Amino acid sequence: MLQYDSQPLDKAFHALSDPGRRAMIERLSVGPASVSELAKPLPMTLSAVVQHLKVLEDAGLVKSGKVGRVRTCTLEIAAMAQAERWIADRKRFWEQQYDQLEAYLAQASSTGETE
Amino acid sequence: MLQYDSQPLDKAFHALSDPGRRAMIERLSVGPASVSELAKPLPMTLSAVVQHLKVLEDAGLVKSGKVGRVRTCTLEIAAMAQAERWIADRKRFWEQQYDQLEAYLAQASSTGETE
DNA sequence: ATCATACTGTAGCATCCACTTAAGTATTGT
DNA sequence: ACAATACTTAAGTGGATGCTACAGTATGAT
Repeated sequence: MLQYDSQPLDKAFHALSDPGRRAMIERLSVGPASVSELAKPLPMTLSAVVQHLKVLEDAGLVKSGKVGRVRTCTLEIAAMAQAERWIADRKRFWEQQYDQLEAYLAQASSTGETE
Repeated sequence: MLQYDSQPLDKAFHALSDPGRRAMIERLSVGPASVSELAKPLPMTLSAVVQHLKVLEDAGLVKSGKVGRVRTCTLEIAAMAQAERWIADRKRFWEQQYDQLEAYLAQASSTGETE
């Protein structure tokens, strides 16, 4: 690696690469939740969930705040959108390339070269 | 982890979390390239690049084939699109939630409760 | 035949990751 | 006051990752 991975996309994609963390995000995408609510369906200790939460927060994908003894977490769509955009941008390039091929083929056949 | 990460999204997002691998994909999104072409701009050995390429292929993001001594790599948009869709789906849920809040506020003010 | 090119494969190593256990702190309920 | 709840923090472990160095193999050029 380049040994300097503080770029947002590195962290975002890394955070999304874990099924447990994706499950947490799926839960949060339908509304805010406490840490224990996030933990309930997951086959791991609360401790592990808190660590995953840290990864998500560090990636900017989730924000949280504490009221009393309960920490409430919410999705941060902005970071999600940034990751989505990187992929969409690649797709755009790829499709452009595909269009160029089609344009070439169309032009080639209309100019009529069978030989 | 759940210790069973063969799911496609795990691999795709993991593959995308490395800047070197993203650089390779950025290069491939504008057209096919050989292994050494992919390696040229990257500050690492060819060996390392080949290993990154394996990760990308294992995630289904890239396909490659060899002609003579040259291996030519191409982007596989399908796996990219799948990753993009997972994010887009979460965003959709989040926006729906947001819309519900707006609808509630609109309804609340039109029914006229100042108390 | 010889040499360069374009990979390929393996071993080794330092670091990171996803957990767990265990011990703690701060709130809330009775 | 005492117990239960909701986290929080630290230490440790086994396995994965990202890299390099080095030793190949197969193909193309002269």
